Amino acid sequence: MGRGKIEIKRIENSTNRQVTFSKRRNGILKKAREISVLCDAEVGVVIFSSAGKLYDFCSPKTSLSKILEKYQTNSGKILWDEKHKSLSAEIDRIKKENDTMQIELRHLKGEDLNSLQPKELIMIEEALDNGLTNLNEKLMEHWELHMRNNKMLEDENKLLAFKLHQQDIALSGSMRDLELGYHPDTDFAAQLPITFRVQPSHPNLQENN
Amino acid sequence: MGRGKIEIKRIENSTNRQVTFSKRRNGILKKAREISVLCDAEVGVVIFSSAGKLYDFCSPKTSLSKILEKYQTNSGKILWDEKHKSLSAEIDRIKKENDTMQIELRHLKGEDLNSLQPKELIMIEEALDNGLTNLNEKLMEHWELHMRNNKMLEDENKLLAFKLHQQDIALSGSMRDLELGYHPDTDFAAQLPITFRVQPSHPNLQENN
DNA sequence: ACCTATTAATAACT
DNA sequence: TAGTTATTAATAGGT
Repeated sequence: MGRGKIEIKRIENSTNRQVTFSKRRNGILKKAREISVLCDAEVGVVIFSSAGKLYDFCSPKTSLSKILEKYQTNSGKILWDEKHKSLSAEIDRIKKENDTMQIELRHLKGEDLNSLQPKELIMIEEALDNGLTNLNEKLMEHWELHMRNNKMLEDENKLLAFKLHQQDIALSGSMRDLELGYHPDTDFAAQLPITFRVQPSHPNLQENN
Repeated sequence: MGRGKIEIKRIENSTNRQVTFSKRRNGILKKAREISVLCDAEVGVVIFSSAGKLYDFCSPKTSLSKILEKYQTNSGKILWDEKHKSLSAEIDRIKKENDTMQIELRHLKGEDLNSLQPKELIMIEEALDNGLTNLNEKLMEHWELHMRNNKMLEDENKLLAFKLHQQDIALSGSMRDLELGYHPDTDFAAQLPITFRVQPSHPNLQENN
């Protein structure tokens, strides 16, 4: 059906092949839909283009899953065996990996050491020493950062306290001008609740996130 | 395409429906075969008649099983039965466990510490210290065992040497009695190859197995 | 993507 | 269920 008859064999021209694929794929999916409606049939179609792109159809009111289950019981063929095997194999593989890590972890935590020879024990000790070294380095970084932070806060603190003091003096001066009596021992800061005396300028400053 | 146009809706006449099913089913299977050959596509078709009879097609050089596996990886949809789901779930679970251990191991080895807070770092340090303590204890046990072993060997050594000396003396005495000439500087042990001078009484004694 | 001459599929009938 | 055929549907090759 077309301008000419074609032989049913692989279309060598890649462009033609792709075009034909596209047209015929639509044709099949349409036919599948039609037969499922006209004849009340359950239909499942899966098509992969040579490029690996997926197209599929499944009759309404069911699912590929159900159709395939029915397929298995009906045909006796088992579709999942291979998948089962590969899944099981993967589980085994991962479990083995797991066990190895489990043992290594235990050893690093100083557990289950009885089966080990001194040579192995020493290797673990080296790993632990190495870990401790790295860890302490990191802790030191944190500590230094913390110290720097503290220093900054302290400096700011001093600055604020100083400014406050100056304001206090200025205020006292104004008051002396305005009021009749002058009270040289008035200390504004000393009258504040202690929690208000220092307020960091960056309350959300953190070391790390 | 036929003596008249038909609407795409369920064919009520059962005979007609069955006839149409039969014809169109053949049509689809033929089309499926054709596209798979012409366009190098992987095609899987499963059709159930309303009576429940099964018809299927699968492109050559593959299998429904393979196509469906590919379908799953490609679409992300899961077609499998309960067993598969449970296997997949187990894989996920183990993988997660794996990841957790992986991270813990890295941390104990002093790697990937950047994301950790000082509190966490300190906890790891405690674990490492603890591990080192246990490890050193075990190493100490080995060492002490080794020392005891050594001591035993030395003692046995001395004993053997002593016995040898006595034998030597006795032998010299007998020889003096038996022979005409007496050679006071004859030392039997000194004439033996060095490897024979000391033989541990428990050559297979080991610290541990 | 659209067009259309031509082939292919098939609905109704036998 | 199978064969025939008028008619519609699909599509190959071209634009």
